[in-house]
Amino acid sequence: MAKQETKQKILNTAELLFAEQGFNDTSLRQITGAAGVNLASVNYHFGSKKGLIKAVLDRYLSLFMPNVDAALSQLLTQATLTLPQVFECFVAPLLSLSQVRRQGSEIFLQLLGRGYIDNQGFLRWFIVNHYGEVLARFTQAIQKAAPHLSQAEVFWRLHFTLGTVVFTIASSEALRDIAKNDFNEHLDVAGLVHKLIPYLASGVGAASFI
Amino acid sequence: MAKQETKQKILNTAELLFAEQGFNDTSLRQITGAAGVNLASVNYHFGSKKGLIKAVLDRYLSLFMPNVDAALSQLLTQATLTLPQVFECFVAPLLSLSQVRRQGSEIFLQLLGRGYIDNQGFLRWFIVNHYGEVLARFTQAIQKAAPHLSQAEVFWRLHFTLGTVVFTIASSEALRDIAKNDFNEHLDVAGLVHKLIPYLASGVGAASFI
DNA sequence: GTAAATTTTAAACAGACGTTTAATAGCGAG
DNA sequence: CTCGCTATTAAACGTCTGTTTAAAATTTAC
Repeated sequence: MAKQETKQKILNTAELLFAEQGFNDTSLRQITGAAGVNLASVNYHFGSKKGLIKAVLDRYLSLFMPNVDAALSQLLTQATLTLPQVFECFVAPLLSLSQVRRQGSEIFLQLLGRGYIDNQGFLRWFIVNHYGEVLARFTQAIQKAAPHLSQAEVFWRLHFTLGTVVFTIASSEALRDIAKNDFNEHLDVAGLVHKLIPYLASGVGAASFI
Repeated sequence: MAKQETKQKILNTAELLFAEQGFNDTSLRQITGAAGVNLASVNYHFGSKKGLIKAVLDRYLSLFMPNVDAALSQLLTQATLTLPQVFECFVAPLLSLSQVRRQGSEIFLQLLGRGYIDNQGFLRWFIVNHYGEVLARFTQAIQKAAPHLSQAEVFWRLHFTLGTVVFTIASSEALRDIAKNDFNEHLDVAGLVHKLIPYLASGVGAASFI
């Protein structure tokens, strides 16, 4: 068998450029040029640009989702649980992506944001179809932690939450720069995520009426 | 002077396509074709594609921002105010955009989302430089409504909030479809915005520590 | 009514894009 | 060593992009 070295070089370079510039604004020539491989090797290994995008996303999702699922499952065995506890289930799996690669957490969340907005909901379809049971467990945990919310209310607020997280991290570089200049506050992704949690938990758990 | 009819046709068509597909994925040929004008007229009237994008955004911002500013200024004359009241300052100016054009509110928010993510923070720069005093008044109102928050905390939560709103509306069509199918819940933009407010207000006003 | 300024037009420009082709190179198995 | 499979390569494909040009049409001003 071959070493698949070229394939890995493409994936490693592509995920960086995709996260920075978006899928549509990153050309195959840019990727292969930076990776030092031939242009045609992308189509050879991944079939098409869309296939490459799918492969880049799935490499992270297949690491991230099982860990989240395990954390949620364990939490659900408890008699009582709180919303911050539910959100914390995502933190360790997210931060562990940094061990796979430098800045892995940022890259993954930026890719999520790009995919969520760019390709006419292709990413949402992909996640729902491949990791639907994780989403279901998440909803289950939320309803157990905040039983006063209707099913529809939970749905809306989860998508509000997803939007907040994705959007924040997607533009986190600029935000963290401003914070450093204006407030002399040095924040890494872990710090940012933990700033998010009280905000998200409070929003999700809010009373329904003003 | 000329009637500038072509210029308006371009703007009206471009804003629809930009909102639907993003700035980079909408070509000038697509715009001019749908508008029934000549391709070169875009460069004649707006100088470049970037000039057109700026003009499309500014047409909405110049309507929206002064109304928000007036509402915030009036609210600030009150002795005490609440966070939901602060957020409500954005609702009427937003919904009034529907009177300018059908679905004006949706279009505007989708354009905001596109501009926020697409062009390397160009939109953020544009807003800060042209409507900085409105942002300042917004921050002022938040701090008056929630004095327990530090300046840095307010900064972060405002950007969380912006992310939530922009992201939600940018994908609101898909979300509203799901809600209609799964919960038989028919929601327009006004309904969606009012679903957002308790979430946002609770998030922004949350205690800082878990 | 004529001259000048403004607007619209068709055509072409150079460059970038994803993909395909066909030839070459590298390699493990028999 | 040699066959056969896998991987890599250079080159070209057709298509689309934003922009520019220069001529024609239109409107405005005197």
